[in-house]
Amino acid sequence: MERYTTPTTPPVYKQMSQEGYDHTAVEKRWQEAWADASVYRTPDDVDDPTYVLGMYPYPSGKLHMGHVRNYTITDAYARYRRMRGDDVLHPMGWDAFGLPAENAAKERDTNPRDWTFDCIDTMRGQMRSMGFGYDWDREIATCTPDYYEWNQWLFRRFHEEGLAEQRDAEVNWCPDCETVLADEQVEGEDERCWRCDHLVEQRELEQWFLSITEYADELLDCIDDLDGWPDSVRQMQRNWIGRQEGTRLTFAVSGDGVDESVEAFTTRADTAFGATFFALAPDHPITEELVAADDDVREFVEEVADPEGDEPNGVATGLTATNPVTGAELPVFVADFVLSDVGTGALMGVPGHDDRDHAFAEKTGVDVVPVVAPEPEGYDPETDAVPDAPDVSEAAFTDDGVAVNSGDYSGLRSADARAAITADTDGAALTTQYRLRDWGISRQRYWGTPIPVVHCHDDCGSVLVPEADLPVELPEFINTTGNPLDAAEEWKATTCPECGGPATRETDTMDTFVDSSWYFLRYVSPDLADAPFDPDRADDWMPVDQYVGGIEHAVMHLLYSRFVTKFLADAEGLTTREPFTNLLAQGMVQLDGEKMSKSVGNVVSPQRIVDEYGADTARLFMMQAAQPERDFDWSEEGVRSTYRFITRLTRLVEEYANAGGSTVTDADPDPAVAAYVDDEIDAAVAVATEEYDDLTFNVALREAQGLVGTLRNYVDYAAPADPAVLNRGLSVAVRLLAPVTPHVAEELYETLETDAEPGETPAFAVDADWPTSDADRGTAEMRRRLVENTREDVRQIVDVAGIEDPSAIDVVIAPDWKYDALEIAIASDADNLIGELMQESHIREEGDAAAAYGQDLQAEREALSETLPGDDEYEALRAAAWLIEREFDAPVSVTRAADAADDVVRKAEPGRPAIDITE
RNA sequence: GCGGGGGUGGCUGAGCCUGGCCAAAAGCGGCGGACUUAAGAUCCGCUCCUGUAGAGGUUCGAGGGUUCGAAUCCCUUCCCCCGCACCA
Repeated sequence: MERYTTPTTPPVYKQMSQEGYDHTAVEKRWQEAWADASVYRTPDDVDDPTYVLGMYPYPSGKLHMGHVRNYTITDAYARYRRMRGDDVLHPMGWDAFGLPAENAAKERDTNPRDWTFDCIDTMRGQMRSMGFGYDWDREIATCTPDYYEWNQWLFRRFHEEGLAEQRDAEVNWCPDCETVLADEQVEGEDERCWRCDHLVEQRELEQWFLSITEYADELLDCIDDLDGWPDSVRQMQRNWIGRQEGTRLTFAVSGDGVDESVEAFTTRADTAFGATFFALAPDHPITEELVAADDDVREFVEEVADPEGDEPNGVATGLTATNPVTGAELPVFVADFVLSDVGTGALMGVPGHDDRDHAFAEKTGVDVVPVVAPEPEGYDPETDAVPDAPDVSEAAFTDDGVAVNSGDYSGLRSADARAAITADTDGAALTTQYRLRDWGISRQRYWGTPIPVVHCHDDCGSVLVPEADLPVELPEFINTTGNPLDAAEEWKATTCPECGGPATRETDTMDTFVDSSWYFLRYVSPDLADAPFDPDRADDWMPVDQYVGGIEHAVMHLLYSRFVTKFLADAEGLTTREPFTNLLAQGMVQLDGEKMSKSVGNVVSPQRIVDEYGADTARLFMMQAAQPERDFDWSEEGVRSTYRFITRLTRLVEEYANAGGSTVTDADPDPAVAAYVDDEIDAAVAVATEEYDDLTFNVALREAQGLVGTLRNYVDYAAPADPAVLNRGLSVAVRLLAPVTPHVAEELYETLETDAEPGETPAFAVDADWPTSDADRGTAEMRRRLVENTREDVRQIVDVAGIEDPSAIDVVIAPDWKYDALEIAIASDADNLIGELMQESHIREEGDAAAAYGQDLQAEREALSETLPGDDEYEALRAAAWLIEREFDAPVSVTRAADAADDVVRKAEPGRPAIDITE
């Protein structure tokens, strides 16, 4: 067969060979062109743009594959929305504060600021080389005073609203480094400093807290409405907040000179009659009194208690606690499984109905009393007798059931017993407990936002720095073992804003999660000098429509951002209360099933891939490899194959463009084949568009790549190709790929468009219109299935019948009356289908054939499904006939029933044409 | 333990919400063919079993159930991954 010939090679592809196209030249060219034309700029006056955001990175200095995947997802989606005609806001910035910069500065004898900005410059360059289309005019770096001033402003606002306070807290403290360590920086069982290997201590320090717990209920309840978020993240946030409804009971603890009321929290007030002991945490205030007086308790607390261990350990104190529900006197233990930060640090022990209490009772010999029985089938508390108590000597019964051995409450269901006991008991009250703690934001580090507070040497205490004096800027970095801010004597010395007397600056800086809890608002108006964000524009532009980032931020960053957004809504009148409408937690890029990590040494450098194959290949490979939220394995073979695909595409376009002026050949294009290609183009658009909307790029790209394959086949085997159809097909394919392979798309789009409109300045593919089609996906898929099934049937016949070399293949569409009959059968619910069919005269006229087909339909009654109408089947198969011809090298005829022999027609059914092969 | 997500053909992995067109997409691997001096690349097929005209049989962790019909819905059970957890 004739091939589309290539008379000359255009300049850009001079180097193109089997190895591929010149990606370096193409990518550089378009990156410059985009920058020159500011195509990614989002003007301030656009109306409600689609806000697409990737979690901003810590500027480590090197882009890794995780970044590339994250930002390719947002970039592809942003580009897609842009082509659909949306205004798009797609900014980028830097989470630029943090300890690594401090450590790097010490190692390299520089300072965190210079080091960080170097890293930012490098990474910005790498992002540009990936072709990410950001509005760099909106770039932010949290380590600039312009930005962190507003962290300080935010702190002030929290303080003014009574939601920031300073209090003592236990922290990890490395005496050698003289700094606080985050939990993640404490290593090993014996808790050593990650930097100097010194043993870490717990220390009580004055720390600043933001009262996120004030928002616990709203943060929890609103999770239900975040239906654009993955369930996993929503569940993790629910767990983290950990709201529990229960009862607060007041126990009178006495003996040995102690006589106090102690509160205990329980979710199972219905088991109060089964309480046989009372337990205090090793660091409970009463325990601390006892430690001084009682050697056994002291020894237990200091030597035996092992809160990390699995065994419940405890020591009897000789005190008794009065059960407020029953009046019973319970022995009081100090036990290591009681945690001071859970509930109230004291609990009533119910061994009959709690596994851990049961284990403790076995160990200490306290009584085990059953007070809840499993609810009998059909139990009615009003009329039925109280069930027998279960045997709990071996194991606790922990489910809800029916109260037994519980005085007046016996017979009540657990839930009712809880309510009644809570209502009847003096000092008892329903309360809600949370696992969520207030957000400790103090860090004893240099490279962060200074907390805008001074400590007055006289009597003013801790005083906020007035708004007019913000920002409190960081002093020069001092290379020291402790907190450099502590060593900055000049900086520390200041005056009290209230009394004007001498004062010392707060040397704590803020957790960097403060920076990231509102950065998405700063992009709205990044240069605004007198407010963190422009309120009107923020109301218009927020929330973020599509947020993309790693699952590791499921709780911290995403919860803090929700908290701060809600706070700003209440305190500043921001109209949005949830910052991120849709959230995508992208999967990991792995190598041999393992997370890429430096320590394992299995890191693939994006830079190398870009150098070798180009950014487009890297992007396309990643996006087609898997759904964005799934992990996938990096595969060099896959990358190469993606590269070859792009090379083939460029070659196809180039061949078309070169032949474009002289497509006149002797023969006319076959309209049937052109129609097939046209249909495939429409189908590809219909499918890919839906999938881009869902961010399932892998499916969309499969469609785009499939279309390219179809076009190649068309050019290769059905020459001459119809230039109009081919042009449309190529243009569509290029645009369907453009969000993911922007550079090569520009190059090819230019080739195609310039060719079509000589002399006109080519528009950017970035700004091109997304292709449209009237095709309905369902219909298109039905058509594809028909074609594929028919080809498959031909193959089977040839194979099974052992036909060596078919000389002709006839495909015959079923007669119209069968389509009618099928339609009637699907719609009908009559018992006697045949009778119903025979009411149609044109079916009845078919006699035995109609009866036979009617019986077939009757037999498969429930399984019948719609097919394409007969005319459409005819057209679809005619258009696809070339595929069969090409495969079997035999002429294929597609005919209507009326034009075919009766004995062949008989086998034809809607959706399944008769096939007659002549050997 | 609690909560969430899974177990599909040689492998990876879609389908399951909305049961029938599902022996089950796609990719990889394997086999055959075309092209090539050859290799590579590319292209066309095949890849559970049986079958000389598009057929039949046995499959979607295991067991049961619902249904005319189940990879898909329900129940039980086993296993894997993730998050939380001596949480009162």
